[in-house]
Amino acid sequence: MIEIRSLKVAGKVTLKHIADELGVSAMTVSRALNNSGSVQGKTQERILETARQMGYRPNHIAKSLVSRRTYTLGVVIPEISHSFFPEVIRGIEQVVYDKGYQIILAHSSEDAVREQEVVEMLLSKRVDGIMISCSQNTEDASFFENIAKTDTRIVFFDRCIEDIGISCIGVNDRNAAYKITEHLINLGKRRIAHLKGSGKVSITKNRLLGFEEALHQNRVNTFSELIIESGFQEKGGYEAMKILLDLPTHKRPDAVFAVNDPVAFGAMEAINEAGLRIPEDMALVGFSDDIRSPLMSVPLTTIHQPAYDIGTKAASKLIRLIENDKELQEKVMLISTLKVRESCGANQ
Amino acid sequence: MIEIRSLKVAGKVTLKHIADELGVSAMTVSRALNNSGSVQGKTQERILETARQMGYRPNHIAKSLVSRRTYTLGVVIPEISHSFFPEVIRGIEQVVYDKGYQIILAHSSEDAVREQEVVEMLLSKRVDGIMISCSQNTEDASFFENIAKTDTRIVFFDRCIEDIGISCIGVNDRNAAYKITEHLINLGKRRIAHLKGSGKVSITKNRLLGFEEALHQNRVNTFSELIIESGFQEKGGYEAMKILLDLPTHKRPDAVFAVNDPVAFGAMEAINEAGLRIPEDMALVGFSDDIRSPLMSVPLTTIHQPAYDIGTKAASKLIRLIENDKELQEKVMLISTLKVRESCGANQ
DNA sequence: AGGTAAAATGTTATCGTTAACATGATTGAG
DNA sequence: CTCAATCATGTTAACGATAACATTTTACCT
Repeated sequence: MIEIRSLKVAGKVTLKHIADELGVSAMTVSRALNNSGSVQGKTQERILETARQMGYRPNHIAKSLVSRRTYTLGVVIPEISHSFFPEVIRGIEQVVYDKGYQIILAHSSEDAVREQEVVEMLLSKRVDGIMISCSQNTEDASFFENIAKTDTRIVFFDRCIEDIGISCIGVNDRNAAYKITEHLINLGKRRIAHLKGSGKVSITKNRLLGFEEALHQNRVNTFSELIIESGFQEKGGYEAMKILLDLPTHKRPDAVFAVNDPVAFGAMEAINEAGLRIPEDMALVGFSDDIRSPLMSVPLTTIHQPAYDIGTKAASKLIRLIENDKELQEKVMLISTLKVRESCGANQ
Repeated sequence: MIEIRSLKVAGKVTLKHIADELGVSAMTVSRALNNSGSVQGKTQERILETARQMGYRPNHIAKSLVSRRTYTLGVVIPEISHSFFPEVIRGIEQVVYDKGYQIILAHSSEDAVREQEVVEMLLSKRVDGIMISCSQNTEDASFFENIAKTDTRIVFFDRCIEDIGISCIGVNDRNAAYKITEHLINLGKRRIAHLKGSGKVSITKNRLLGFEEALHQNRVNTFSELIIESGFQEKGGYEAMKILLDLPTHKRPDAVFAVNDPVAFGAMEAINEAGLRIPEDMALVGFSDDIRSPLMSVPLTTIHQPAYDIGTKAASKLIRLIENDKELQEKVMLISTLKVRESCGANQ
C-alpha cells in the first residue's frame, strides 16, 4: 500500500508531482508511464499506482509542443444542416477514432471569409491536417496552395478545388450529372434547366459540364437562360426557381436539374407555390440523396452519394499523407448512383 | 521596403526567427504582435511587416502551455445521424465562434465505454470545458462528478445526469411527456404503451415520469407490460415494437409514445410490417421533432425541441462557467411544444 | 576482488511563448 | 548638468513532457 502525501495537488497533476511523491526523477516517471523500457518492474508498478491514485492525465499540449504533432485534424464544412455532411463526419469520426486522432470541427457557414479565418485558426492550433469542403463562394485557390506548401496536409472532400495538386475525395460528379440529365432527356424532356452551384469548386463545374455534355451528345438544345446560379442552399434554390417561373410560359423549362437536393427542395417549394405539379408540369431532380428526399410528397429523383465512405476515405487519405512522406496526392472518385423516384416522372 | 534574408524557414516560423531577422529579442516581437504596449511605433511596424512576409502564425500550442487555456471545448454526442444533434452543434458552433473558441467533436456511438475514453482524451488535450449528451448506456455518474471537481467545466445538454451539481441544458421533458400522453388520452386511447430510453439519463427518467403521471392524473390504467426499453435508436424502436405486437390482440396497445423520433420511426416500420394502420389501428407519437417527422407517409405527432437554442445555451453557459469563477451551475429547461400531426389520429 | 558490460536512473536542454524582472536609453525637472 | 522617472528593450525562467546524453548501480565473469 502506497501512501500518498498530497493526493490533491493544486491544479493538474504533472510528472513532476508524481516524481516528487516517490523521490525519483520526472524522466523515470515518464519512462514508466510510456512503458519505454529500462524501468525496474517494482519502480514502474509504484509509479503506475501512484499516477492512478493522484489522477494523473498526460498533458498532450506539452507533448505536442515537443513532438510537433497534435493528433488533431481540422474538418471544415460549409453547412452542418445538410444531411450529407453529418454522414460524412460520421465516416471521418470512425476512422479518426480508430487511428487515435481527434477532430476540430469548424463551420464556414458557406462564407469564404469565415472559411479562411477558421483555417488560419486550425493552423495556429497546429492540427496535423485539414479536411475541407469549400464554401459556396470560395474562389481563392492560392490560399490553399500556400498551405499545401507547408507541412500541414490538406484533403478536399465533395466540394474541391481541382488541379492544384491537393487530394480530392468526391464522386464522379460529371458522369453522374450526365446520367441524370440523360435520364430526363429519355423521358422526353427538351427544355431542361440547371440550377447550378457557385464558386470555383469542383461540383459546380463538373455537374454543369456533365449536364451540358448530356444535352449536347443527345442533340438537345442548351438554353443559356435556363442555367441559373443558385448556390447550394434551399433559399438559393427557391429564388433561382422563381426566376425560371417568371419566364413566359412557352420559355419555361419542362425539367430542372438542381445541383444538390437542398436546392431542389427550395425549387420544389417555388414550383408548388406557382401551382404547378411535379412531375407532370415540371420534372425536378437533385443530387446528393438527402435524408429527406425519399420522404417528400413527391419523392425526389437524385444521385445517391456514399457520404459515409467519402468521410472514411478522406480521413484515411489525410492520415496517410500525414504519416507517410511517400504518400501521393490523388483524386478519388467514388461511384454514385442514379436513384429514380417520382419527381422525374419515370414512376407514374 | 524590408529585405527578408530567409523568407523560407525550415519548418514553421517562430518569434525567434522574426527576432533574428530584425536583430531584436523574441520578447519584443511578442509584444509587438500582441500589441501589448511599449514597443516603438517604428519597430512595431517593422515587426508586423516582417511577420507577415515570413508567414508567421502564432503557435497556440505553446501559448496554451503557458496560459493553461486552450480556447477549445469538447463536444460529445452519442449519434450524429439524428438530425437533432447537428442542429445543436450548429447552435454551439455559432456561439463558440463568436467567442473565439473552437470545438473538438467527439462521438460516443451510444457506448458508455467509448464515451469515457473520448472524455479522457479531451481532458488530456486540456480542453477548457466539455459539453456532453450522454450515451444510451451511461450509468456512471461518479465519472462526471470527479471531473466536475477539477478545473475543467462540464455542461450536459439534452441527455443529462441530474442532481450531481452539473449544469443541464434541456427541455421540460416531464411536462412535455405529460402533455403528449394526455393528448393521446384525450383522443380516447386507453392502453398506451411507452418505448422508454435507457441508462440513468434525464430524458429516460423524465419522459417516463411525465407519461406515468398523465396516465395517473387522468385515471387511465398503467400496464407494466406496455413499458418497454428501446434505447434511443431506430433499431431499438423496431425491436421494442415487435414485442408489443407479439402480445395477444386484446392486450396490444392502442397508442404508443416513443421516447424520441428515431425510436418512433423504428416502431412505425414494425407497425407497417404487421399490416396495421397508423393511426387507425395504433396511434404513435414521438419526441424531438426530427427533420424527417413531418415528411413521413403518416406525419409524426411529436414534441418540438428548440435544438439550435439548446446548442447556444449550452455553449454560452459553458463559456460563462469557464470565464467567470462566480458563475453558478444551473438547470435550464427550454420550452418545447406539442406538434400535432397525423400519427396520433387527431387530424384525420 | 577487480573490472566491465548492462541496466536503471538522473541531468540538461528543448519545443514556442510569455510573465516577471533587469537593464539600458531617453527625457525632463530643478 | 545631474539625477530620477519613464520608456524601450533584453534576459531568465517557466509551462509539462521527453530526447539525448551522463551518471550511478547492479550483475556477472575471470
